Amino acid sequence: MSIKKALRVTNKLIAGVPSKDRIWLLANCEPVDLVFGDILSEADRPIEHVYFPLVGFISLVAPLNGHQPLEMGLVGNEGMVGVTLKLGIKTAPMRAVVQGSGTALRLTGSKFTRYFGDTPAMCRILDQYLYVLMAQLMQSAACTRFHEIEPRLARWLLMTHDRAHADHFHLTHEFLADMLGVRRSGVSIAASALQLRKLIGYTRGEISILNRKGLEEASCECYDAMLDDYSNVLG
Amino acid sequence: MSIKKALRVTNKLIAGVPSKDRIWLLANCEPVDLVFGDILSEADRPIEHVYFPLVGFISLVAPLNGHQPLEMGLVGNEGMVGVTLKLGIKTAPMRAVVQGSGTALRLTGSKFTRYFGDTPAMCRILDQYLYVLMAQLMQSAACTRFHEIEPRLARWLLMTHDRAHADHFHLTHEFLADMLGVRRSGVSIAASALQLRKLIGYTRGEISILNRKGLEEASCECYDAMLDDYSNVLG
DNA sequence: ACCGTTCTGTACGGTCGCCCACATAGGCAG
DNA sequence: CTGCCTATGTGGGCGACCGTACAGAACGGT
Repeated sequence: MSIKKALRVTNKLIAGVPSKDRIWLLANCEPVDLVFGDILSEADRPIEHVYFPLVGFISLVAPLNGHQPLEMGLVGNEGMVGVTLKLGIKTAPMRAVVQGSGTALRLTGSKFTRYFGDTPAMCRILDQYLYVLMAQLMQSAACTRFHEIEPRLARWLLMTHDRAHADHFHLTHEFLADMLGVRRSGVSIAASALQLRKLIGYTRGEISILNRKGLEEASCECYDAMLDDYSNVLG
Repeated sequence: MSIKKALRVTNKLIAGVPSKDRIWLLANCEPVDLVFGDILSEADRPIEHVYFPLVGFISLVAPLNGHQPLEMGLVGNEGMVGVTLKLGIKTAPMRAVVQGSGTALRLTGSKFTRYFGDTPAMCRILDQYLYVLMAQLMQSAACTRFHEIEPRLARWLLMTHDRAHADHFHLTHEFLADMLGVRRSGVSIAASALQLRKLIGYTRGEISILNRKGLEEASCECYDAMLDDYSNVLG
């Protein structure tokens, strides 16, 4: 990817950084494909690269002995994978796994670490994003504990919709069940209900968003809460 | 409290900071009582003070519309309340409420914010603690979702034991139920089971730790995981 | 000694997770 | 067309936990 083309990239963190930093980032990042299932960083393992997604999305999951990993956060072009490097700890607190294929700009962890010490403006944005991420973790945790499957499914579809930049994506019930930490047939029932109300359509893993407004109403308040957290801090 | 006395305080973050910073902190902090039920900071409200507990402990809870607030973290003399100020955001991401009475050193948020910009060593420790806190949030979230009441209760008692510096404290089943996000009678059953095994004893809200080793075995792996996270990063 | 409050034990019906099995249905390859 | 594979709908049996309710037990004040 030429720098010229990269300058038009849509990662919001990169876009929000002062132009000096943006130029440095674009010169030092390399474009990579994000392929469904790729693990960008593993819990308790060193962070090799940080990633700024352009298209596609990554989910942050906490693996727990003997259980399906539980999703705690979703990263698209509004964020990045690996911010925690900014805290001076080399290992990742959780697994980052690609859920929607696409492309990202990536940077080696060591370059990233060395650079931001000299750039207060970028530091500030990274700090803000860290805060948003923490808020997202907490909201997810409470939501997982208290809310029912259907609103949570609606929320997940909305968040994915925002990050996929498309009305249509590939997701099986099985997969959604893992993300939400529920059983597959629970997703089948919730998805049927949403389809019955013509909010979504799906066949064999192909899901379409038919009525976004309706989905927002069907979703729990956590969706709005997370949007607000992001826009209050980084908006 | 005289500075001389304060120098002997047992807050581990303060103890870990370079002596120049420690002296500044002790000169600028004021001692306050932590009284059970006090709210030190409220979700989405400005952080007035940061607190370094000396004795007693504070729990970090996420309130969700129409539900009991869910506990996501516990802070004792190994940590502090209000670290997120370091990220440059004035508002707290969650509620901090005193669960074990005691004392703390507190500092106004604005002094805290103004000071640490000039002290890289202290910054580093704050960053590390932020990382530990994030790890704790995630572990809590996954634990809440997947683990059963009895091991979770054991874990909570252990964490409290560590922070209370006493084998005995006041806690009703009702209160524990709120902390764990379960119903009261669920706690009664789990607590009976632990008492039957002579790991704990309790009568009318007075709980004693009788067999710590046994409790550690009864607890889920999350207890060890959180200890490891702390000692790997700040140990 | 008495009563009210607080704390704890226990029970019931319902929800929803688990694992499992099986039927249907669409897509794909031979 | 036929058979295979994957995705989905459905149901059963089991257990954990929910909301709720009620009863006994311990304590505190009068």
